[in-house]
Formats: sequence, structure tokens, C-alpha cells
Amino acid sequence: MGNKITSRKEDYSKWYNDIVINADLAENSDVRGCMVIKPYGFSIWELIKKELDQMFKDTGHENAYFPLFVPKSLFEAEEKNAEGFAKECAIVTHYRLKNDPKKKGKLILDPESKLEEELIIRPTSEAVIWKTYKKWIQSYRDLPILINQWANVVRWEMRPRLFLRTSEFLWQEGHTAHSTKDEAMSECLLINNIYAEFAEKFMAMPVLKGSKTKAERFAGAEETLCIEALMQDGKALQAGTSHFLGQNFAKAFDVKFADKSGKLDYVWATSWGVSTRLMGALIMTHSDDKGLVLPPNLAPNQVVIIPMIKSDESKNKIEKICNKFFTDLKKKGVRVKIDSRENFSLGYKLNDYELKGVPIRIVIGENEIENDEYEIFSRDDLNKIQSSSKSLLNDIIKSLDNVQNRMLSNAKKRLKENTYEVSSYDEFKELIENQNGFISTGWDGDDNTEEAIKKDTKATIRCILENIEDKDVKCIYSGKPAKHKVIFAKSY
RNA sequence: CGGGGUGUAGCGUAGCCCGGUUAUCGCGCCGCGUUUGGGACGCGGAGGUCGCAGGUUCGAAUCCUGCCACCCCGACCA
Repeated sequence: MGNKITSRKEDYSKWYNDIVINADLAENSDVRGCMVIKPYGFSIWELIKKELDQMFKDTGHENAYFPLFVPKSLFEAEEKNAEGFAKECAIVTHYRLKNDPKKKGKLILDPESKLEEELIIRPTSEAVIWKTYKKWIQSYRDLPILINQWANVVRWEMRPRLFLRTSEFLWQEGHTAHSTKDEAMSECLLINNIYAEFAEKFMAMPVLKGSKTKAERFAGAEETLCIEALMQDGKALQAGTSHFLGQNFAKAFDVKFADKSGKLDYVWATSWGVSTRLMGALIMTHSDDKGLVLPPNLAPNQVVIIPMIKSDESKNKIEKICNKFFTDLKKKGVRVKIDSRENFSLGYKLNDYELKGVPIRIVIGENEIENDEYEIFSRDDLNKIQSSSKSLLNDIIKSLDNVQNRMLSNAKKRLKENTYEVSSYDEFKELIENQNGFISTGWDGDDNTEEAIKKDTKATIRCILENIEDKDVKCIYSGKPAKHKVIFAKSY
């Protein structure tokens, strides 16, 4: 191995990047702010896709694919959305290059190929999709449309950050159309619940569910629901959003439907998405100074078997037993791998799989076979439990469950321990300054209050947990009666 | 776009202030041998437009000018 992981206490940002790069997940590419996702990292994304995709399909959604390019005029149609994304768009202006007459071997834009109308590389697909939906929708019988697409998008952010904010990223975006407001609202809520369930069940990452304030809301949405996760350094990470778009896009793209009585009305819409940022969330929620810690449900390799071969005589026997366990585990649906590379020492392999976060590891050699004693090592708590050849298969499967559950309960505990109730603004500032974490408190609902706190402390309202009537709950900043119970935090 | 920093082999770096043999070291890579129960060792080897373009000089990784890229801190954001 080359570099070792530097302590996260020393420099969180450095720690995070080291894990991501050393564990072979991703690297910064030469192209500004874009990342290369390496095979092992991409396998994690594929698992995320697979599981989420199933959840969408189980709730009646279908996949489709829409174009990458958005003509500028189309993009402009929904004003707020266009304005919100305007300053982070990559734009295609030409369709051809030609040789530079002044510099041999260099290419320049061919001025003759300038496009009549520029094409925006989608930062999100509402515009293209609603243009299409107009053609698909005439009657209430055409509704609802429940479509999801897995795609890449480009947002030209000022400061990219590996996985969390890259110029190009992979995501899923759902776009639905409904005949009633209530139905669209429940769709929006359903999806946010799916996101939260996915985060808990598969990522072992507990999240808070809530809605965004006007300032933090998606451009063009009437309401944005979100899931917010807490990272190990106490900063918040927005992990997924689900937007109720009202009739904004239907009006912008003139999408009307005839109801049962023949009356025309604009359709109601939602859109929702999660991105490769989830992988950043996964890393930053569970990893430690030894490297990645992956929950079994999203680990490309759930179990690794390492044969320990000391002599030619025992080689056959050991390989046979390794293969038997390998096959047995495969049959049980476990993602298992045998590492029989002979040019790497045991110590190297042990460290390598710890770095890569493989949840369960067993070493099989002469000692294990002779004594019929097998050690099951779990990555999350670095503990070993004893097993025998007879019970090994079941014990491994049980251990995978244990790791998954333990990771979730530890993360839940950390979320609870780092969520604070405060009664004064001084206490609020003190906490934000020194501890980070979630601060649960009252807010008067005023944009100016939100803005003032942000300027003062860098903390923002991550989500509104609930609207409250209680006259005794005061806004932490203004002291006026609070309208909402909210979570403040510094965020990524 | 403002403030600070960096650019030398696949990765991490020394050298730069104070110009001068063949550009340093570690990891990784290739070959051979010995190894393998917690990141193995020995010997041999390959790999460099010193970010790019100019300038100063007998001579530039080193000094000067311009440009580019990246990192960190702000504003922006899934």
C-alpha cells in the first residue's frame, strides 16, 4: 500500500478524500470538478440503484430516458426554475471544430457552426420532460404519469467536492403528473418516505424528514420535502429531496387535462431525486481511521474468504474447504469473494479489506481446519467471534445481519447524542461554534430571522420538522412565538 | 469572482530563498530469488517536455513577466 489514512481528527476533509481515493472508489479526473468512479465504487452505486429502483417499481413507477440537451428557450419556460439554475449551466454553442490556421495541431471553434439556439446541458430535466408530457396528456385517463430516469446531470458549481458536489453527477430523477393536488402531495410524501426508508434500511443511515424553508426550496417548487443526515463531524448533509411543484410546470408548458366532466385543468406535478452524493453520505457516516465501513446491504463484497496457505501439502485441502464455503454462501445469496492471490501477504490482504470496508472476513488455513475453529471478523466493530465448520455458514449470515443492525443503531445513537435542544440564542451560538450537530428549536417563520442566523453563525435551517400552535414555544432568535419546529445545522 | 497556497515519474515529495556535473528520496511498477498467521526482504531494472508560453543569462526546476490548472477559506449548491 502507498499512503495510509490520515486521522480524521487531524483534518476531516483530508481524511475523507484519503479514504475515498485509497479505498479505490473514485478519483478527481482531469476534467474540472468531475470525478472518475472506479469499478469498486461504481459497484456500490449499482447496488444503490438496484435497491432504490425496486422500491420505485414496487410503488408503481416506471423508468424512461430523456435527452441530455435542453434548448435554451425550453429551459427558460419555467421562470423560477430557469433563474435558479442559470448561473450553473454548461452550454453548447457550436457543433464543430476546425484546424487552427495559426497553430498547427490545434483546434478552434468553427464560427460557421455556431448554433442558432444554444443547448443547455441539463442541470435537471423538468423542462425536457414537461415538453414531452404535454404531448402525452390530454385526459384524466392519461394520469397519473409516474416516471423515473437514471441519468447524469451537469451543474457548474463554484467549488466541487468529491462525491458531494461534482460538476457532473449521476442521479435518479422522478417526474410525476397527477390530476389532483392531494394525489401529487401524497406522491411527494411517499417518495420522501421511500428515501428515508432506503437510508435506514440499506445505508444504515438514520435521517430526519421534514420540509425546506422558502430560502432553501428547489427553484420552481411550492414545497420541498427532504431527508437530512448527520455526518461524523457534526455537519448536516442533504441526502434527498422530493418536490411538490404545484401547477407551476403545467402552466409554464401548458399541460392541461380534461377531467370526468370534460372540464380542463392544469396537471399537478412532483419531482424528486437522489444522487451519487449518497455515496459520500455513506462514507462520511460510517468510515473510521482504518478506512471504509460498508453496510452489508450495500457492500459489493459482503464476505471475503482469505486462504492461508503455508505448504503445498495443505494447499489442496484448504482450497477445497474455501471453495465449499464460497459455494454455500453463494447459494444463500451472499456476495462473497475468495482472495487466493499468492503474491500478497496475509497482513496486506487484511489491511486491504479493512480499507475497502468488506463487512465480514474469514481466514482459513491449517490451524482453522485442524482445530475446527473459525474466526468471523466484522469490520464495523473490529471484533472476532468463534465458530466451527458446522455452524460457520449460519454464523456468517447472522453476522451480516448483526453488522447491518449494529451500524444503524450506532448511527442512530450518534444522531440522538448530537441533536440538541436549546433555550437561548447564546447557547445556540456556543453549540454551533464548538460542537456542530443538529439544533432543534423554534423559528418564527420569518425569512429575515433565518438570514440573520445564517450570517451570524453559518448555520442554516436544514428542515422544518413540524408546524406548531403552542404559544409557549418561542423563536430562538426573535423571541416571538414560533410557527415551526426546525433543525438548524452547518451543512455541506 | 475576492483572499491565501500549490504545481517536479502512476502517487507522495526534496531541491527553489542564494542559478552551475547525469534532478532527490519513499511508495507503486517490471525481472529474478527467498518469503507469506497483521501492511515481507535482497539484488537488478524501467519510468521525467521540472504545469504552459515568453524573457534575463555563457548556463534556468531555481530569477522575471504572462497564462493555465488544482487545493483551502468566502459567495453558490444535491
